[in-house]
Amino acid sequence: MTIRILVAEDQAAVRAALVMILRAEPDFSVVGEAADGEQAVSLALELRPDVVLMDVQMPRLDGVAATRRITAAGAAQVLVLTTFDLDEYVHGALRAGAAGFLLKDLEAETLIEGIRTVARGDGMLAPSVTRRLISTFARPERGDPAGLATLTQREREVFAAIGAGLSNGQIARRLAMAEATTKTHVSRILAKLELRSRVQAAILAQDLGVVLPAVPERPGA
Amino acid sequence: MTIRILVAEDQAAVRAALVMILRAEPDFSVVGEAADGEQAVSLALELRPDVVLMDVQMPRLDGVAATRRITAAGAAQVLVLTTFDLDEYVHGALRAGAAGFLLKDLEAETLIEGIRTVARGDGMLAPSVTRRLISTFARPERGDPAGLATLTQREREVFAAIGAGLSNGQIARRLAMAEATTKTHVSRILAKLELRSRVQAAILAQDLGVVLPAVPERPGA
DNA sequence: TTGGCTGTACATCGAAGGTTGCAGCCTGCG
DNA sequence: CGCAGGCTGCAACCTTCGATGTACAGCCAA
Repeated sequence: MTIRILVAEDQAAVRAALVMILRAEPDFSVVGEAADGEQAVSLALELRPDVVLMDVQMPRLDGVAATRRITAAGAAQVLVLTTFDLDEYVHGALRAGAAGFLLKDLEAETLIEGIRTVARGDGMLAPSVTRRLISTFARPERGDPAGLATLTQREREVFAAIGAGLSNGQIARRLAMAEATTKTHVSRILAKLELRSRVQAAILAQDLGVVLPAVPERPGA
Repeated sequence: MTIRILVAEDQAAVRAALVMILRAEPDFSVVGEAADGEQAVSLALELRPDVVLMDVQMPRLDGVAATRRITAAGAAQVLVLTTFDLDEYVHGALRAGAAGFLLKDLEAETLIEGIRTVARGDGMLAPSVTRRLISTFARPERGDPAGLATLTQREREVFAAIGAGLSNGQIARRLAMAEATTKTHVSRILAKLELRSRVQAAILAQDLGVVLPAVPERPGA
């Protein structure tokens, strides 16, 4: 079961080096080489390789855009390769559907492992990228950013309802209270959290993941 | 420069196997072993190892909670190890501050590489976990969920301002128009996106990542 | 018991938000 | 040209929101 690879890299010397590394593996087959993004896309669609090794910086069409087109077509797994460990590149590439993101300072062994990994359908990231991705992921820590802890249970319920986009009237019906009471709670919530409108409260609730489960109102009730 | 390691794993046989693998590396030093979460935390705080190898399922205090305490104290890098590749474990561990997450079906070599990686301060994830994490990260793809495309340029600006939590008055000043005009735009936006209040618009803008850059108002202007 | 404190509840009123109608302004087209 | 259609702009009017004052029940300590 050989792994068919397309190498997209504009610098001929680097491209040659990559191809050489890959050709050394008996079960790898470099089926094509592209010197720019446009070429990478058309070759990927034509050859349907298992993996596209994609440089970020390339003429005509950059690697991120090329990645987007290739993954949108489901043509191949894309392993992005770059010299610079910039968040912008990483985020762009991953959002574009890349299966992996490696830096060019890697060992040949790591590259080979990466190819195998993405060919399997798994993900492969450079360690430094992994750490930052974890941090990004971990950020939405469901907790009480100082203020939330000061809310009473009832206030928290109202807060969640605001986060769901409900009006005071809807909240009142949902939580079985008068609209006037809802307003009191909203007012207290805004004061405690130092916000100036329910819109800001809703945004905060979104950030915190505090949202009332969507239960459509019963028109008859 | 030896790497000091604490192994936290309740099953004695597994723990012994892990320790054996680690001791085979000349620059690794297993400085302690814990059979439950409580012990892991106290040993980590006492010994200050470079890396804690942490099992998820453990008596008294589970691995995720133990990880949270250890990382909160900044006592060590934690590399979480588990048999089951469950999202719940992964998310929990990463939110708890783990630097890595590996599955027990790994090769000894991978474990060793993982230890070195997290000891450096980088991140290490099992390939299948990496792929899912990338997907999670990529989800907030900036696109136009049907409705956004129907907004005019000006309306999009107002929409972004709503997403930032601004009032009509603030939006009017920021975008240089009369408040009455802002209201018109808001009204059109709500109609086009089939929303019933600016709160819902703000929530949608959050989801879409459409938010006006935060530029505090100039009081003098 | 009395008093203080907190959480919940309601009514009133000024402020902000949202709807509607309309007027310039472009661009494209008969 | 004359006109239609879309974008942007404004004002008048009604609705919803939010601040404020007040009330009352539960709880704990003096």
